[in-house]
Amino acid sequence: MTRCSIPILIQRYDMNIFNEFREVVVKSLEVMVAAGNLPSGLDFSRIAMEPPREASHGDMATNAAMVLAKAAGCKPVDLARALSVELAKDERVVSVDIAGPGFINLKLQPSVWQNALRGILSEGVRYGDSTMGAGCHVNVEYVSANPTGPMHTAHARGAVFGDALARLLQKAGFDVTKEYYVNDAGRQVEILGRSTFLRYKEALGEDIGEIPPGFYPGEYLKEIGVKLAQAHGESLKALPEEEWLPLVRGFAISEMLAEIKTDLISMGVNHDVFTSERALVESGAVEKAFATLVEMGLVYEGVLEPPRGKTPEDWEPRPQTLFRATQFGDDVDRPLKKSDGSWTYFANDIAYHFDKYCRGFSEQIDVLGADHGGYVKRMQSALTAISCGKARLDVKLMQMVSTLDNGVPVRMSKRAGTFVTLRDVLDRVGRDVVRFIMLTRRNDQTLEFDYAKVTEQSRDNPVFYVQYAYARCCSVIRNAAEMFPGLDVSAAELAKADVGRLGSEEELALMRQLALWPRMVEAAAEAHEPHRIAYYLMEIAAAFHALWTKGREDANLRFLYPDDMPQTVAHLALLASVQTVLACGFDVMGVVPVEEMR
RNA sequence: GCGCACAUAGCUCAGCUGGAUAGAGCACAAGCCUUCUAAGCUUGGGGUCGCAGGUUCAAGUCCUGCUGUGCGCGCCA
Repeated sequence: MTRCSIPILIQRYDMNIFNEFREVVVKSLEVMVAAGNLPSGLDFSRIAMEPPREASHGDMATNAAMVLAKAAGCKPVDLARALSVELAKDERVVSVDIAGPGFINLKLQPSVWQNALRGILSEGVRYGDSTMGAGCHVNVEYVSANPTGPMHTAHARGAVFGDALARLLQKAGFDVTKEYYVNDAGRQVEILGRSTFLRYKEALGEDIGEIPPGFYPGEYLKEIGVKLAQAHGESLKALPEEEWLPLVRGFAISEMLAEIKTDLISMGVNHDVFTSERALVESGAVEKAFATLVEMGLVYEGVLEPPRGKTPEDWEPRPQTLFRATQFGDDVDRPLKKSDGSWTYFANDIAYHFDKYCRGFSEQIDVLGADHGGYVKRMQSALTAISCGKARLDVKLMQMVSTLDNGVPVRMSKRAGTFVTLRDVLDRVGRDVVRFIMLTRRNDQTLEFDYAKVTEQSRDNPVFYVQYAYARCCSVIRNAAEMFPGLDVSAAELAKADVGRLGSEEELALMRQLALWPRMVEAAAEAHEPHRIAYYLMEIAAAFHALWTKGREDANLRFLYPDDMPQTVAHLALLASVQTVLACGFDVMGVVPVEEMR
């Protein structure tokens, strides 16, 4: 290893204030152990430091006494008492209370929260960056829409989710690769090829009549047919199918993929890697994965039982090449080969996930449609098997999106096109609205996307509501610069403000919420749940709007003080912190904040 | 029939990997603009967390069994 390959460790101040005080608890416990007041060898991992449910309980609460009591051989309350004596020694702690079954509640100096503002302002958009991921490689595979048609809203949801999850994991310190798996092998792209060939003949003036069943009827293929005709003239018509099909198929795939990429980019989604299923298969990856499983003794020739209760008409028992998925938690063993000897999709997918593992990804995430639910266990089984238990796969299933306009379901009138295309939605409401709204629901809940609601300028519309909070911050800072000509309103300068002036309960409450951001990032990243970011932003926006309105009745809660510049600057520090945290959240969501509402 | 997911206020949904008296918006009721953007805010009523057990100091959260809904169920991807 060369000297320069050793990473330079930059000691960063941990901005997660809750982790910081959790450390105080751990240190205090270690002191107690050293003094012989606690047995050694206790497991501190379950100790949590969290915001209390109610503000009246104080600033922070820990469950340490309850978690350790049993192993320490004493009552939670007794342990809490002893621990609270130690905790009270920290100069930032104002008071320690023991409540309920053994909670320890801390009241902290206001300066803890006030100083947090300085941290926010100096970190800027990097506020909340965590080292939790420790540079661990994670592969997030998402979208992976078949290149057989344009993207629709369900794809868009997966795209936004996957992209936001990737950004979230990056923020949490993981080394993330964003990947798209192109299903360019198999029957569906053959149908695409044949369907495109029809359109090609149509473009050459042939009357193709109704599109027969078994072909894709979508009008989007007409354009590709025309391009094909321009490129090849009549020449393809003379060829036998085995010659024109690979050509037309390849052409159609690359055209469709280009269109999909265009849509993704206009939504701000960009993958690092596109992996072609066909290329993977041709590289021999499937044979390699298969051989590995064979070597492990996990492949056999066998006959599956028919599904109970629902036996297909044409069911007949037949020997197949099966993977022992049941050894890894799946319900039945799964076929790797079709009867004609070619690989099943599952076999290809094992090869693909094995390939990702070989590329260094022991942490893998697949973002799939909910209709793939039955597929999860077998893929997890396969990856566990082939990686000898070293790789983990988390599958995030995306529920449907229903598109509405003022409560009325929107359907494309064009035949067979029952889905609303992503392009339509983007043109109508814009990428930031799409991105935000797609994250306002957990991935496993269905989502209603209502054109009218998502563009409405009201409290009901979370995009508007949060954007408005950001714009309001910008507006006040602009006004401040006008009110005090020459005043430096940069974050760096505001970080020097006399934040000790911000002492009202309302302002402190807002500061506490802002200080939660690093904790939110870690929790959301850990759970692979980017929607939490959206909810957090809505809460920040609500708290900010509330404080703003209070300033109408109470002049001491305003942000601008025409006769008092230091007071103004202090409040601008709070305001700019709100702005910064909102910007951080928008950044994770991939949404561009607006500086002015029109 | 089997598997997976979901079930929280009238409606739409959160609930920070087991914490304290379960939250928010909408709707409903009553209020607030000579204000840095009222495109907003305040207060109030509203709950057997689908049902029944279990695990422990503690369960909306974990386990088991039911009920309902959605998705899937040998050579489609």
